[in-house]
Amino acid sequence: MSNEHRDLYCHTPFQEDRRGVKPLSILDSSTYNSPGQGFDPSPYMSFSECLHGSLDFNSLAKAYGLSPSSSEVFSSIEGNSKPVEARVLGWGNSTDQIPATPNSSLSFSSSEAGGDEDSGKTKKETQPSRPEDGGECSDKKDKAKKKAEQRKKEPRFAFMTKSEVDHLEDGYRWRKYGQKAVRNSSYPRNYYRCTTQKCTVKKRVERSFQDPSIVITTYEGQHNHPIPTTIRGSASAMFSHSMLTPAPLATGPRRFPAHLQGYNLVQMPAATSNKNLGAYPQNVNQVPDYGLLQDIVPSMLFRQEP
DNA sequence: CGGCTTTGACCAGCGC
DNA sequence: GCGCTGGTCAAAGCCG
Repeated sequence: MSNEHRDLYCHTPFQEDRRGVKPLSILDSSTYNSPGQGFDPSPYMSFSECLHGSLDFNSLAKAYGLSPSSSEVFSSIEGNSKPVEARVLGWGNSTDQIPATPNSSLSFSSSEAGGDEDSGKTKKETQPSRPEDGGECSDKKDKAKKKAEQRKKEPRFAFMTKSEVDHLEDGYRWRKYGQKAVRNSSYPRNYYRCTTQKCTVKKRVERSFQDPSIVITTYEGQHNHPIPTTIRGSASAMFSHSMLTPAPLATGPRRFPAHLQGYNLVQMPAATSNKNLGAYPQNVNQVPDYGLLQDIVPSMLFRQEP
């Protein structure tokens, strides 16, 4: 397959779908760059930009006529043999009070940032009361409480991705720290933590029990650091332009990706040397370019239409 | 040897 | 109070 990189842009030329959510069309950069396409880029933004800080969800929602509470962006993708859809799932019951956090990607905090998936389930960050803890127990409990409180405030957002690959490369380095069987699902949920020091971002990756081909990725927290510059493969290089951009401030128009050219210049490898990717079947024949996209945009749903 | 994954155990929140 | 479930820890093992 061609490893050409394609950036994706969102637009809203379609009618609302049956859920009342306006879909976004997402065209790849090759489409955009094709002469004579009559493609007006002005209302477009890149997927990457959406996800990595150039746009908060409020803006996204407003831009696409979503009600602030819809918490959902329903998208479709063109530019390949098969159209696909992307979906962004909001967390919490309302997004109309999303804090404008410049560095957040789709800053998508729920009302209490606790979300509804595990609302009220403020898990401990550490295990304060293990038998061997002895006298340090109370201290550790305090720490655990503090961390738990911090966790409550972490913004979270989830994406659904049509992918054969569970753990999608997104430019950051993740360390798996847990795996749990999920009720009502034969697929386990995997827990990852950003390996960068002092970065508390976590993500959960699980497969939809309804459609096992869909990977649900939930991000929690915000990276407080740029993308690692020495990560495996060249993913970071290609991400760097948009993802390192301390959005929405730095690089010009908010709605149109200033990093388009940069993206076009970068060739995306078929797969990074990432162990995780290597461990999974690279189903590039099925969704060749989406594999690329999924590397860029780890948490979009790419639902192939029948 | 460092970084990572695997995996069983532990803990807390929630519903009954 | 008890059981279930989700989230996390940490030891052991693997791998480059």
